[in-house]
Amino acid sequence: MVKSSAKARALRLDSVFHALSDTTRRSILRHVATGEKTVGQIAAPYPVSLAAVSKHLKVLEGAKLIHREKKGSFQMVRINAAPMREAEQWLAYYEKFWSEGLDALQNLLEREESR
Amino acid sequence: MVKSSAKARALRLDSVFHALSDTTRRSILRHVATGEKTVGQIAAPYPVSLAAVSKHLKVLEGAKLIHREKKGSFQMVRINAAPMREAEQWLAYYEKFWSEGLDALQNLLEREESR
DNA sequence: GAAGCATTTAACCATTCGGTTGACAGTCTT
DNA sequence: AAGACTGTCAACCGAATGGTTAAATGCTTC
Repeated sequence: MVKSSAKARALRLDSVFHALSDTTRRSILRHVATGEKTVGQIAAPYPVSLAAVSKHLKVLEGAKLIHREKKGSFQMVRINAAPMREAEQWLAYYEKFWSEGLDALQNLLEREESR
Repeated sequence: MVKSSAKARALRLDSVFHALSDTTRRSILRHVATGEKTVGQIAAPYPVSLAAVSKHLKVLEGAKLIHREKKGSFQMVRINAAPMREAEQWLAYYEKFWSEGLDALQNLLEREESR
């Protein structure tokens, strides 16, 4: 269990959610999730320049969602889903707001408020 | 079950993840989750102007994460967690990448690749 | 209707974003 | 060493972001 300040955690969540807020980047992650890929392989399906994809990869790397390893003149890109766990846990907190009926939720809130 | 195009879904995820990519906005959601709040009540804890908070609320509203209701000269702001569900489901896909050991994952990928 | 709140809108500013093109740097092949 | 290939970097562009202050809108109350 790694300790980390609330501020650092917030910054990590900022960068993870931001990395995921772009359709192309989410698509890249899906693709990379099926196995190691080179930058060229990753870029191929998209109608943007290689440089643009390179920037997307930098954003994903900044959020630690991917990891790169040099293999000769290529670069193997692997997914690193670990940071998503924190994001998912953040979201899970709100699960009660959609998994319970609205009436149950209302009661829950009223109970909390009256404390 | 509501049908919706992949494009519309992608746009919704864009806006939800973007809305969540800001520490202040996530903090606002936590606060609003404890019960209905007015804009003034929401803004009070933050060291930014009311106008800035008003903009954050607009972003959250754009992602449909909050709902407003006019109550006289006030506005009651309520959370609407439903869109988070979709985001959480997107993330859940990657759960296997952190809940299984790396070796198991390697095998999984190799099996998928060889198909 | 004037004064007083609650909140939004407008105008502005600096920074970031997502994209481009073109130059550059490694690496492999010949 | 010359080419070919993979990928990044730098410079630039227009649009969006997150903040400000000041003016405007809309209710409520006097």
